[in-house]
Amino acid sequence: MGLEMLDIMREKAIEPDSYTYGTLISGLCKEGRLQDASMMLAEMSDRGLVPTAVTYNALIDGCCNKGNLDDAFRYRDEMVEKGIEPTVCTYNLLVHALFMEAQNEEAHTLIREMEQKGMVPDAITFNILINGYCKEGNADKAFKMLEEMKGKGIRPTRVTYTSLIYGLCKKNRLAEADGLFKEAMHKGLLPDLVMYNALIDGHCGGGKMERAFELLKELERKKITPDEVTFNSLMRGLCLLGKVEEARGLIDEMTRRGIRPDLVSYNTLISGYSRRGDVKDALSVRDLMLSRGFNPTLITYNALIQGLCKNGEGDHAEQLLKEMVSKGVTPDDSTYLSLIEGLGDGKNTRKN
DNA sequence: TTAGGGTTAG
Repeated sequence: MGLEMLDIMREKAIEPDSYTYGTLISGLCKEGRLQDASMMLAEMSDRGLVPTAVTYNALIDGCCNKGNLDDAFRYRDEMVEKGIEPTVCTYNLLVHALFMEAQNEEAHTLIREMEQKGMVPDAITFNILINGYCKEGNADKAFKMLEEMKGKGIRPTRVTYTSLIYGLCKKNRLAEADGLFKEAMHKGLLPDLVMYNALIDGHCGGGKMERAFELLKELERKKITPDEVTFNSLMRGLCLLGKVEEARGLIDEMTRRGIRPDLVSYNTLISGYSRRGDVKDALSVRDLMLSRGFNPTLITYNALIQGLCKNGEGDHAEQLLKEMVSKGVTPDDSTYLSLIEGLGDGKNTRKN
């Protein structure tokens, strides 16, 4: 769309300015068309137009979203070379991307670089850091950052609370998570679906299904519509308790409500059955997912192979290994670990 | 009418 606009401008001999280019580049980045965005950046440079930090940030964001951190950092270097100072947003994008790729050390290094430059972190910087700490299982450090954030006069947002709730849940500190949820509401932050999902998932992971379903009712009372993430968590919780049939029933419940079960839904069920040793049922869900247009993934195959190996059906597991490879799904360590255990001597004599 | 943060499957 944007590119046609540029052609029209050219025909009418209207010279696009830096802002126009920036808008177009940003749009292309959002669509994931980084090659086109890069060409447009070159074109604007040829015309003697200087991109702004915002334009570079859009490009960096686009690269990060594709998991291409090398290019993201290249753009950062390029802007520095051109004398365009990276902004807090630039750092936020890069730090966030590093955490997403589990490159936590590098993320923390970048934060230090930011501090050394005298840049002032904002609420989003803190949220990224807090979430990073929560993801690495360091809830206490996350709460230290919360204090630091408050000390700098930056108000925690709903996102801050969601990350902290998630971090506490990850550590099975469910009562504290509930307390924090109340605290957020008390501070006038209205909970949204993501916040509820984080809390529900926590309770599901801890086997507290009664509380999880209570939260489902609560969010519906507030006219919030649950989504596939909500139901996938509930299904996982039930599966962990061995209640896989009940979990499977939620697939119908979702459909009834107009929520489309996704890949995660099916993989959750397959794992549930496999964990219980019911590989036949697991395979039936595999067929179901296929019939609904979802291709089995590495997670699907790993669950099935693990289930088969546990049942001593190593031959069938090997068959699935061949199948996954032929379908272009690359096995990983856990695939082979299952197979080694399953094919060993068939008696599982290994002790931990 | 240019840019950034939170939730689900082994």
